[in-house]
Amino acid sequence: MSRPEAKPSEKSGSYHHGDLRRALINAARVSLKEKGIDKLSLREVARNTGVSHAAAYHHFRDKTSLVAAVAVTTFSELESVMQRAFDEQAVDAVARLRSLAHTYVEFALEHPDEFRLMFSPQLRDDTVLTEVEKAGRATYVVLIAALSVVQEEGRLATDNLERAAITVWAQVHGLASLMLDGPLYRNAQSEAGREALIAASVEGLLTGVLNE
Amino acid sequence: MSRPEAKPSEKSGSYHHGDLRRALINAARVSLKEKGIDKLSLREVARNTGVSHAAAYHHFRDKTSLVAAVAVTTFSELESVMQRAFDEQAVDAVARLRSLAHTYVEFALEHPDEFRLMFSPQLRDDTVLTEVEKAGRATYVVLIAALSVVQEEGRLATDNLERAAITVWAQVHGLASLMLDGPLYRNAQSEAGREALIAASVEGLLTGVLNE
DNA sequence: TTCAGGTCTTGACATCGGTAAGATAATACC
DNA sequence: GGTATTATCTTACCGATGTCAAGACCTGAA
Repeated sequence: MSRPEAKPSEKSGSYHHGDLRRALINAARVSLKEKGIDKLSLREVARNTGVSHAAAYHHFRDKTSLVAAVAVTTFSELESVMQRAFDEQAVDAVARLRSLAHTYVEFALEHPDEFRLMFSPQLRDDTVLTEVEKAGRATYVVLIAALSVVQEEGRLATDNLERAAITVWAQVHGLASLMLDGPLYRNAQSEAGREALIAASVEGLLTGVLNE
Repeated sequence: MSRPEAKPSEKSGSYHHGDLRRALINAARVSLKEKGIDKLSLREVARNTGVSHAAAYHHFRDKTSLVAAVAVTTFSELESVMQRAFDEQAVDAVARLRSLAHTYVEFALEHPDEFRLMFSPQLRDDTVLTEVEKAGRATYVVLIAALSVVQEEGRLATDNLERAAITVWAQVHGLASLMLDGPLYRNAQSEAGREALIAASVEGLLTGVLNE
């Protein structure tokens, strides 16, 4: 529309930044990796972007809004990583599902603070809920797609696709959370420990807890 | 030893509080319920306890240490709630397990911010990790006990008890997280929605995702 | 060329976590 | 019983944060 979209990002010398919004989001992600979510500060993000702290408020209503923007971009990254895992693993539907589960947990372990941020309670705020939900739903779609292929091959234990999806998501999300911030923390410090936990969790998920 | 254990709590008039440590923990839990974890402030907790903010530092190294103390008491509460669920439900081992799973998720939904606090990343700090881990392990023990009864009845799908425990915990924890702070948030706003989600998740967990 | 808009800055405010120095009360010791 | 030691609590600070208000600056449209 009326937005000329500005030269992307590299306009740092001038008064007007060019694409400050995107620059702030990127700086926030860097800061997130370096300092963790607890110490993520709007002011520092602005400083690292070479801009005054108040400048950010022309692009984001408040800190939560910046956090939400970061969450949205990270969700879409997770989505594409999962989509790729789905596409690459073509042995059979179950192998694909397994690969998806591994990918989700590994993404969380590789980007712990971004993962925490995506599920930060502050994002349940009305002003940002909608956009974050939309981003989350896109990720969900990949999972549903994978499961429906499993279903087509007649390997799903239930005809309730949604039930299966909830079970899978809860499993991988729970495992990631427990490994990052819960009682599985210590076990997840070694590569071997991580792999063992993921394998156990995923096999248990696919097989179920009870026999018959 | 030399500690006469002070008259419990109701000594608010005097200069020395009596049992300020416990009082601060309780005030923190109240504040948690009212304002949420994001706005939990050591200073406000101290104010609500009728004491200066610096007084807290004679009982807790820092805010993280207070948070850890709250986490420990909440873990032990969760443990006793689960133990009770295990004891009360005596139909059979599977019913007990089911009841335990429901109890965990319901506890999280009833005490959202305490639940979040129990799994707050700041508790992975070296100075408090050990005590929090110990509290978490006690909860784990209840789960293991329930599962080993299931195993004795020959109904466990695997002979790997720990694998089953990880699967169960990841499932209930993941579901709770997704309902509180994730894409299942909206679905969890109604009582009917909550029950449907829990039922789906638990049944999926017990049955498994794949057939055969 | 002017001016209206968005963009950025400086400066202020309340609040936070944390520390230091000192006042006060409770206990241990003689 | 009286004194000294120790634990507890207070007041006063520090640097940092999120947010807002006022104004300076730049850019594009009239």
